[in-house]
Amino acid sequence: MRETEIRAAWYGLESCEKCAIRHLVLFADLTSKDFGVIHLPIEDIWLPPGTALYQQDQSAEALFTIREGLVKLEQYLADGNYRIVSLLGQGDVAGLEATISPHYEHTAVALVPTKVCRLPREVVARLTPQLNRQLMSKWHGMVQRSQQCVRELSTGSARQRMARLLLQIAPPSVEHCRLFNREDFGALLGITMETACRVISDFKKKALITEVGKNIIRRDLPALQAIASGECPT
Amino acid sequence: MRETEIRAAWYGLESCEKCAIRHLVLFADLTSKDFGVIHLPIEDIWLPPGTALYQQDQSAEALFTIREGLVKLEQYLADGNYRIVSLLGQGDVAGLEATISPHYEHTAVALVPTKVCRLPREVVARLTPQLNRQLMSKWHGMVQRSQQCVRELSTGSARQRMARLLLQIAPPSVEHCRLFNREDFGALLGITMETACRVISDFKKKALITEVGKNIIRRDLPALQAIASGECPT
DNA sequence: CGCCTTTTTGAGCGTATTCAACATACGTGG
DNA sequence: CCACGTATGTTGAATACGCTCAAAAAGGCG
Repeated sequence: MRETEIRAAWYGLESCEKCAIRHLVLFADLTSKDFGVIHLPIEDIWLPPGTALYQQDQSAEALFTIREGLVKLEQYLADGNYRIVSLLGQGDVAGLEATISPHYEHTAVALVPTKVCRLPREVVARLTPQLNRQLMSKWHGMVQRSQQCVRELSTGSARQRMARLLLQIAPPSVEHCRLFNREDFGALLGITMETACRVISDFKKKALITEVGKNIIRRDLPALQAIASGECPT
Repeated sequence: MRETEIRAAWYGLESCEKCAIRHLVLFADLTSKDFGVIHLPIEDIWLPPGTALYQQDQSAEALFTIREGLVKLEQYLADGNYRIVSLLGQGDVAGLEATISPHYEHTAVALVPTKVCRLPREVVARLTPQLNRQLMSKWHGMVQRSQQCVRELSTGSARQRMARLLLQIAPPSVEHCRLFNREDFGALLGITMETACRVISDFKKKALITEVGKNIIRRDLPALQAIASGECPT
């Protein structure tokens, strides 16, 4: 449905050794001689918003390290609705279940322009157990992320949840950040699209966020934090 | 605050080899000669409801395999409130972060009478990497559990959430199951204690659950499923 | 028995939902 | 390039739902 084709930039055998976010990614612990063992290509891909990395229940052939951008993990509910159960960013790994399970457990979709690094499961298998510690800590990060979803994005009023989300979509140092579509905001916060919309437009009115371009905003971080923590009148 | 003392039954060196839920626990993959390597005692403990297994931020010295019962993982929010971010049951491992992180990331508390198996982190370290695969899949289970919290317990109306929770607290085969206190119901579902209370009492009135003892109920599974999935008038 | 905690119920209010209408953006073909 | 159609975003009004605050009822426990 939201299937934009992948306009992939293909760098072929990527040199992970000089990756800018090397300390964050799966290979952080590997020495350069370990890289000799990798014979399979690791693709480096740019994804426009809305592109699916993989679909739920599909055969899990690879992991994806997120080098830049934001990826949502969605799961379908019994009633046909869906819910975003996790939000992944730089350094996170999407499709980690590939190391354990034959099928993907979510549909992973880019929310903003996103750069990922595709890692065939065989590469991981070949590097185990050197990779084990790092892999373990990625699992750990995954758990923390989804618990953060519960704690921050599914707790409190719609305004509070939205404020927390806006603080999460980019690190504080990032001036301008990109919003994604209203439906995704709703699914992420457990509220309706309309409510998400109202809250965003209210935030704009109160100058908690300022639109500096098409779906690009600047955030008033202290003010958002005040709302997030509930120390605010309305 | 909710600090009941641990009335622990101490079995000393527990024979994991003949554990009834052996296939579910961390040692599932180990051969019997591996057990010779375990020199540290593994305690087998019964916990009354309300007992804390460990506290958030405390130094993480052990993992706990849950042999029976239910354990909540709670995290404190900025405003002093707290939220239950995961619900663990038979075969799950509480305090998995001990393998990665120096401190516990939640407070783990038994919701019902619970039997756990305490595993000092050194035991795990000594058995790595044989234990690695199993450990990995426990992480995997942990992720699934907290995503289930988002998907099922933080989505939909209070009635739907409660119905889903009641279906989760024990497998369908279990006739009688124990309720925990109303505050916990609230924190788990992201609703207030009062709402939790009203919903439960409404479920009783409509005979979706029947009280067969002090906080012990029998469930009408098909009816609860109907509510859980939203195919219900009121 | 009386005190304390937990649970239950009530009434009024505020927030989020629903359903609908309308606006805007986007892509396609005329 | 504009006109049209569809998808997405925005706003409104009425309603339903869950929250707050308060008070009463029902267990524990000394």
